[in-house]
Amino acid sequence: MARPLSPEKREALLQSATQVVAEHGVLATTASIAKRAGVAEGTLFTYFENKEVLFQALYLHLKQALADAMMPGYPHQADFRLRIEHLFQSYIGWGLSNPSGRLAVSRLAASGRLLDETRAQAMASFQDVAHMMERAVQSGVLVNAPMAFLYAIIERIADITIESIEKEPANAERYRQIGFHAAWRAITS
Amino acid sequence: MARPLSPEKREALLQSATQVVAEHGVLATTASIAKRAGVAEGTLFTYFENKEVLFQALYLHLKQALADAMMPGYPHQADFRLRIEHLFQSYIGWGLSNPSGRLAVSRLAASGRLLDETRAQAMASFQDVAHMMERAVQSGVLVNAPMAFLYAIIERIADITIESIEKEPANAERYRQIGFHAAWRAITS
Amino acid sequence: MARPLSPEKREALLQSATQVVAEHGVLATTASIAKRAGVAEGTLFTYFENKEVLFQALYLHLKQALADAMMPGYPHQADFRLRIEHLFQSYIGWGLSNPSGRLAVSRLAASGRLLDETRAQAMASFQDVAHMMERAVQSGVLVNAPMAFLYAIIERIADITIESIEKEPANAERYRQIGFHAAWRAITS
Amino acid sequence: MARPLSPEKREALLQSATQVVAEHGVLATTASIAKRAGVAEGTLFTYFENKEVLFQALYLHLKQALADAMMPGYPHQADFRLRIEHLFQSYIGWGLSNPSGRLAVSRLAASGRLLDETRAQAMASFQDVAHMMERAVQSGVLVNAPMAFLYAIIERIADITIESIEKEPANAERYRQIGFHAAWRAITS
DNA sequence: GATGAATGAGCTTTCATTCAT
DNA sequence: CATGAATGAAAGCTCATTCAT
Repeated sequence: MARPLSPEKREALLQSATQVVAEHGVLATTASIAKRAGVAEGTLFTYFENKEVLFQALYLHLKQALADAMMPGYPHQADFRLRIEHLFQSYIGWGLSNPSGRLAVSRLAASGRLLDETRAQAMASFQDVAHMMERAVQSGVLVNAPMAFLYAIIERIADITIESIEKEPANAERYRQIGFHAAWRAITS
Repeated sequence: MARPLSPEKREALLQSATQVVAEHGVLATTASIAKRAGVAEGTLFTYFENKEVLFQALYLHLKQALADAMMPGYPHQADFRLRIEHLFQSYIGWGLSNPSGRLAVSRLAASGRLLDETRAQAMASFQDVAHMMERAVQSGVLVNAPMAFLYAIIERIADITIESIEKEPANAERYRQIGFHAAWRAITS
Repeated sequence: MARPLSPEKREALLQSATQVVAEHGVLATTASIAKRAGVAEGTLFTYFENKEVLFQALYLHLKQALADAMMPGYPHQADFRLRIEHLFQSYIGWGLSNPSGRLAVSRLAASGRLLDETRAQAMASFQDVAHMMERAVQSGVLVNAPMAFLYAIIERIADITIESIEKEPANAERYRQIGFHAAWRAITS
Repeated sequence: MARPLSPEKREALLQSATQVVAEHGVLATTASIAKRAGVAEGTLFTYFENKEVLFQALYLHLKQALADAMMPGYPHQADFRLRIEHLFQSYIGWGLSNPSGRLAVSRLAASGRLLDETRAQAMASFQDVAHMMERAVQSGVLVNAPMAFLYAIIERIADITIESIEKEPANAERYRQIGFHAAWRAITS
């Protein structure tokens, strides 16, 4: 093999895409993504067949990174509240330390250019979370509602919390508290 | 921009833009918006200086329509819970009967092409709601948090509720109940 | 109507395309065709949906021009030989006075980018010629072979004749004679 | 260009190019030619300096193959008619058994990318044929016309014959007969 | 004011060619 | 020498905007 596809270059393209999509949404140009990644315009297309494929890959990449960020320190033995709080606070932490990533995800999610299949694939990264919450519902701790519904509530309240903290970093701790409080009460009865 | 002769044409353009933006987001073309409105491509620009201005106007238009939809039947004398439930359920109602409008709003909101000024102007339509909620916070009924935070929670839970109902129309009533239950618990302590 | 599509502009584009395709074949760029026609690059696409459509239109346009060139002076009452000679010599005349047109046609015909449908449409312009030749076959003057076969022979020998004259203009008259002689003998028995 | 190590690879590239050029003309990509030949994209350029050189080489290669196909069984002692018929029928035979080769030649010949020098070189393969025909002209058997003219007529009528047979294989024998009849009469007086 | 042809900057993508491996 | 990733100059085409009619 002449020169193998470089994982670093692929990574650089995804990182660049994260920044540029965070800034310009789906109006981000492939040229600017390539440029920011430090590769030639054509190179982007040896890593991603076309812009659409790049967007799907970017979404999956970011969602996976988010899922990964929620694992360290997960209290497998703790009660449901602590476990869910861990997920909530990790989500906040990831969002705060990856503002572009979070923004890019939300731009893509609302762009109308994400394939349903991509959304479905992204879900897979949160399999374990879903199972835990199912058990929590069965045990009566969480309100009896579809998993997707409960998860969406946590996610959106976490998003609101992140956005609030980004506007008033000084009140980060307080927002994390009322954010989780709101989320927890919303999903319990 | 001269004073537009025809309010009907302006309205037609906004309605058309709603559909097309719901479908294609900010990638909607001015040509397709004009066509669907039944006017010439150039005509769009006598009503909206350029695409950016059109998008801002569309967002304001839709947010205003939403605010208007929340007024009829508003129980000025009822307790905070009933008043907020009225707002919540009206929001759901508007969203269900205006899927394109709701989608267009969310596409625009996450597109990165909405001016901060536009968002601020849109807020103005919800002045009364905000005042009511401020009083509710002062009275201790709502949790002590910034208005924007509380309002965002209601809004997003309402959005989740609408999306759930759109997927399972048969369970509309149940989703409206657990949706409001979640929202109410989230903003109270 | 604002500004009607201009037949002159369409004509200019086809003439320009004739030159550029004669020179570069299907590698002719839309940009160079537009430029030579004196219109903006984008304008080409308001007259021809895309490059493929332009090529089909160009082929039809040139074949029609050729057919038209064969009509003036056609001796309806003369015998078959004179009638066919008129066609042959008119073909030669058109080819000599439109070298680019003839070249463009041959480039397109051999390019692999002409649709069968386009070829079929072009045939229609030669309907009358075909009928006359059919009668000539029935009358026993021409050799009993398919029309397409006989017509192709005339055409190709005419092409060879034109090419020979283009190389040696001084011997034009002689080539016209031996060219027709060859063609006539080829299709008679 | 260094001396190629592998004649097989060069041959594979030419065969591949024949297929791909037959299909796509000069729009054939070097990548697709290399792929079909089973070699890497870059390898093509160690055998042919660039695309233009490849096309010239391909044309020469195919014309040589055609010339070679006309030699076996050539009746050196027979009269001119039989000798020319042998050439004509061999040409037909080669064309029918090498449809891609014939098509590729015609695509290249009409593409505008063949160098005059290349055409001249290709002629060299038909030196013997040319000499024979010159003698035939001198002897008065063939019409007194330039060699190139006479040869072109034979070639084009043979092409027409091949194309006719490709459309109606059932009438192959008949087309071969009327084809040669036409060609012979065209070049004699 | 309404129309839609005209414009050309800009976009995505292709592809001949180079060159690190 | 073989490989195929890397390159970047085009190419075809789109589309917001202008402006002649």
